[in-house]
Amino acid sequence: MLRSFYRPNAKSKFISQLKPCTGGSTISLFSSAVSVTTIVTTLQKCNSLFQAKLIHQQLLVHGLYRDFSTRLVWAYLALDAPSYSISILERLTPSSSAVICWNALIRRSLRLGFSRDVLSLFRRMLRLRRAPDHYIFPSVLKACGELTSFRSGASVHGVISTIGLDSNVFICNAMVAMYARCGELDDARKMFEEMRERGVCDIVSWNSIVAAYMQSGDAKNAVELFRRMTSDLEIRPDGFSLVNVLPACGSLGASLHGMQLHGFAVRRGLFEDVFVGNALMDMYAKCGMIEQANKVFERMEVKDVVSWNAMVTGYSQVGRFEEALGLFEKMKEENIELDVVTWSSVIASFAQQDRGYEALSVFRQMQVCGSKPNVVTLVSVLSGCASIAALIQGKEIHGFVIKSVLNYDWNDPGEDLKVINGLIDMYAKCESTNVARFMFDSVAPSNRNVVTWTVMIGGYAQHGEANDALKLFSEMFQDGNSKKPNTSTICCALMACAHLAALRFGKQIHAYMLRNQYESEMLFMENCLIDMYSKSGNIHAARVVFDNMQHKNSVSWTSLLTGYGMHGYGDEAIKVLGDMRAAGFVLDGITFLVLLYVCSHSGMVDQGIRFFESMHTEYDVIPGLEHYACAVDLLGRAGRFDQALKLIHSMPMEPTAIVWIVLLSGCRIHGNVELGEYAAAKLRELGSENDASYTLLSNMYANARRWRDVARVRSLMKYSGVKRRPGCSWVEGKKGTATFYAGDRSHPHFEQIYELLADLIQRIKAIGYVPDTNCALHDVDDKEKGDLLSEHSEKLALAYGILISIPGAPIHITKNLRVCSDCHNAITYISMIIDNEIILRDSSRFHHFKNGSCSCRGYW
DNA sequence: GTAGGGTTAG
Repeated sequence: MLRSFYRPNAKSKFISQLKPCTGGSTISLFSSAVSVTTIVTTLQKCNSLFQAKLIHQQLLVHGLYRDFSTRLVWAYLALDAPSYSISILERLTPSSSAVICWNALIRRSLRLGFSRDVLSLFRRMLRLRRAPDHYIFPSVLKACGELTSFRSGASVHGVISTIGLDSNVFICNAMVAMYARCGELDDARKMFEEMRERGVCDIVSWNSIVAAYMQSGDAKNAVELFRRMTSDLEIRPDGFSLVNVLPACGSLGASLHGMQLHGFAVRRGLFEDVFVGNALMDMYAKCGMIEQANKVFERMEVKDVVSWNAMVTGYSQVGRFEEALGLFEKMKEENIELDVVTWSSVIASFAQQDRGYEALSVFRQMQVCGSKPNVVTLVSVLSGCASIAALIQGKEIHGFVIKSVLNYDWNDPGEDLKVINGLIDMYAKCESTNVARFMFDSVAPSNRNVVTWTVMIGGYAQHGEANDALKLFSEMFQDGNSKKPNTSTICCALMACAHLAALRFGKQIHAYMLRNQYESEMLFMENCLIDMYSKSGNIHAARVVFDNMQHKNSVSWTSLLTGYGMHGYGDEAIKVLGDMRAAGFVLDGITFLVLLYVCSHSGMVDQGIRFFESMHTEYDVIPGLEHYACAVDLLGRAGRFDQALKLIHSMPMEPTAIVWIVLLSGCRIHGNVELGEYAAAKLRELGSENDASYTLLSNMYANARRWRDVARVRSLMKYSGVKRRPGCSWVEGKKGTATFYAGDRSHPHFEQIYELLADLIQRIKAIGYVPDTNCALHDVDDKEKGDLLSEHSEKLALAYGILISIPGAPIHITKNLRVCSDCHNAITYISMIIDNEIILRDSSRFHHFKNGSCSCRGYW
């Protein structure tokens, strides 16, 4: 180390050091005679730039500059004044000692991370025709690797060949590493194989090529090469080799091989190496053998902060968050110096559990401790904010990002893109899709990566802006963008399709998936497909996807169950439940929630209540608030209000708004005004009135023709500023979906639509349809009510659906709220006079209309 | 002057 070698003595006084000297080789300085040794020590000990310059000057004055110039270069370097060193070096005639100085300068820049300076110094050397020696190339190549500049690397390679140093093993090893860092794995491999042929291949070469494969994510080849290495008798794998190959075992889940390596490490005495211990822990953790990881951790005599971090993340990765956080606390107790990885891991761990506030609090602790957040920290804390939709805190982090960490360049975001993606995700998840979109648009298309697209599409999909999600998804494939969606992008797009019941679009995505080989991550996507098909009205396709799955998890089963429930196929669902249990899946809280939902939508009230009762007694699953709400819903829909009330009163927890809303909803269906008013009063007490509860109440009054109460609720709504969500229905056309509101005349073909609708109404009236004027929630005369009814959005959507439909093909209509009973009735009649099956999805379930009957059998 | 390869976080 230069610094320690030339450590300046702070107290030394320059003048007093220059003692006159007699005898030996003497020179005259400051009118005194001093020895060469004295000048050298003085230069070595000088501790300020001022002193160095003073000596510099004196040497010039006394004509001694030439003899001491390289000494001066070192002195300036030691004083951290490389520019002085360079200016001396540039004027110096080439010599071996001058080359050593250039090398020292270059190494200094590399050590400080100034890779560009390394290259410019090297080029300067070449320009000045100073021949570099073999010592310097590894440093220069390393700089090229750090800059991932393949071009510079290749040109340095050229220089090496010209000088004839391409058989130097150090240099060749550095070249392998450089090519690997630049992502040129083939070149690295070629280099390595050439070295083997020439027999200049040592353990470092092997380690480098294994590391190269690991860095490019090719664990299989890394392990394969390691095997070849061990079969070479002249090569003895060392600690580095293990540290290179262990992560490969981890990512391949090759625990057996990992355990063999553990044995190897112990036998060769490599276990003492803290790096090896850490890599072993990581391997075990990645293979899901967390207890083994812990054993290694406890047996390690020397632990560093990485060991602790690896254990914290190990626990976090297997979902044992409390243990992870416990270790974090222990680290603090034992005064272990926490690094940015520790903080980031803990923040990420909280974010994963949707514990955003705790993530934020750790982030603040981190700042108090003076640790500087990096990209990963920021991404983690932003995902914490996103997980709890904490917009204000998310904005704070945004402010922090702008203020103190990154000064991102929208035209060349580089690493910062991850933070920008995190910000887009946070804003989108906090329901600020406009801000998110603004940021998304600010990143030039060529600079966006697949995550940028995914978070934006996912943001739209999550907040019901499904049309925008699909529009953006389509844009991904347009010229100039052409980014290949990943698994999550596809899942987000499928979610949007499910929301819109956009069956055709969903099928296209399904076809795309099959064409583009996503085999490795099929499970998630297939689960999304089940959901998409069943929510788009094609439960049979959902079943086909399910039956063809190679691996299923509990989500697959519950998705299918939910699908059957939505379509009112209770019997099918019960069969599936039997298969699920036969396949060895244990019924948990979520399964029971789905079962209650299924029963409620299939009119299987007694069966549902039996499930509810048995979940605690037979399956040891304690019913939570949601289970109670579902059970109340089940009883309410069936009009069994006494039982519903009894259940509410028996709840071990305070009933929340959702319980009263489902009760109110049941009351609306069955016209139980008295109990409905009671539920509404409870909602008022909780301060949880919203558009849904007001609408239910006013509809209930309207059904009972209590117009004064309807007016009262409406004015109350107006007074409290709650806006009624307008009902709308949509049909998937060739280009996106066509959406209709009640009385909507905005569609370009509205005249045709109204004409067809009028004709349909007339024809069904002739076969017995009578408008149910109770459904017109306005106090007007019956004629007018009939007109209002005929303009309901679902009727308009149906008329349009008939206009664009292929004869015989099912017509899919979706409504954002519940379908009204008059529309239900009218559509039943219409299904008698057209050939197409009509599949209507409302906010509650599916209705399949065919030949004058509906699948829901009145349970809706 | 004495070079080259390594572990943890999203």
